[in-house]
Amino acid sequence: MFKIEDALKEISRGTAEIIDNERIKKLLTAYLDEGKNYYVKAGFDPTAPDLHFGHTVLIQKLALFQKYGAIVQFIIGDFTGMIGDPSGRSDTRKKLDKETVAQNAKSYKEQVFKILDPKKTEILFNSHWIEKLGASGLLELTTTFNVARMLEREDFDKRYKSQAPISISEFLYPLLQGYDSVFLKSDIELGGTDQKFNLLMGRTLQRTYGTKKEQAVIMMPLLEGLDGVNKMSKSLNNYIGVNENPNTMFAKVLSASDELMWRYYELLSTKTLEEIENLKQQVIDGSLHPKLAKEQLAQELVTRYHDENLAQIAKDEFNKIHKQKEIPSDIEEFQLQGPIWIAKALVDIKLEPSTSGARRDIKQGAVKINQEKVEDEQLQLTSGTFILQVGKRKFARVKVL
RNA sequence: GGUGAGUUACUCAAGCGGCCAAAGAGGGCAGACUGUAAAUCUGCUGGUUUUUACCUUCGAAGGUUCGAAUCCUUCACUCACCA
Repeated sequence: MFKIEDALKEISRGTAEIIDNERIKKLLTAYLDEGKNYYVKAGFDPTAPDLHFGHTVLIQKLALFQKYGAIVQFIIGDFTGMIGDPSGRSDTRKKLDKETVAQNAKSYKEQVFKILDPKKTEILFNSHWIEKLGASGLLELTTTFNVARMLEREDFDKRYKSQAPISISEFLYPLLQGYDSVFLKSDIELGGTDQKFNLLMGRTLQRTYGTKKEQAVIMMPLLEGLDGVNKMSKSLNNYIGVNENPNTMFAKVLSASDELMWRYYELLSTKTLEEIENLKQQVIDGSLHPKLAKEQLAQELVTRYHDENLAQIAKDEFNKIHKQKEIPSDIEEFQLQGPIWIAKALVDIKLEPSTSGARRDIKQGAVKINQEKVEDEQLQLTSGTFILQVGKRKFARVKVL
């Protein structure tokens, strides 16, 4: 078994804020003493999931709770998704049809069960209970709260003061999310720091509805993306997806700055804080090269989402390309009709967006054929097989006929 | 509905008749240096084998002019103030 103190410490790791630590302690004690399970809830968008490491910070925390007796209530917000979460940007969204939702749910499972234990996870759709509420139920829900308090919320407040529109349906979002907690009798809810208001709403509503529970709330920070500044997101293209192939994943982790590496260690690694501190100390006193520390992390993560073997291969491959400056073993192959101008060929195989761009890169010495820098901008490729390279990362094998 | 301001390249933002493919910053790409990065320095950043040239771009469509991102007209959208 485990010690409550240790469990609490592990739970609090990396969190931005915990509300009602006492409750968590009680739940853990009840599990330890009587084997009693409890419910930990987290909600997700119903749109097509493409999870990245930013999401996994939260999901890993859910997995941790499973280790300590929790049943995870994994909610797909197919109803609330229609409104659009006012946290951050807002645009009223269309309701996704049943088929799409089912498909997305399946995709969620594939990705999420790389971390979560399926036996201790319930996948739930909130339209199931919200649609049953009906008009009167909804009305009742709205009486539990008032506009003034809604407007206390920072983003509403900002928009109200600056006279930006707030749709009434947006007021419903936190209420409905809170109602999820009422219906499911959740004991703990996890979410990002941006979700604070919504998370606390669950607590409030549980009290109002007399569920005899007031969920504890745990907020996880938003993980920084590879640029080290903005939060990780797909649109900023600073993310590492859980579905990325091992080599890409490895390379992306390694491309994080040294500073960022420690943040990733804290939030993504399963190493204990002591172990991490140890590594850090070794890097500081010079006994461990920072690159090796980063490699360890990259290997751990690739192993988690693929396997150990592939992680080793990814590592070897990476070092092959970067350290020994060799050509990656698995590169795309193209066939072209020769003779062909080098710039044209680069465009044809999509290594360059335009011949102008290709010319520029050739002039700058960024283009190599069979590891040899191309000096002549007018170079024609005649028959044969060549390895073309632009910069450090882009490769292609070309067969000219 | 009225009045005023605006709409420029990936983003922000100068330009306000010719020297404008359009300043500057950010981002991106590349080179050097490294540990793969970060930091730093440098170059590039609409297209085209006529590359000190040509073609297309400054919200859209017309117009004035030898010449328009720049002036005029209409339209669309955004913002501010007033109703």
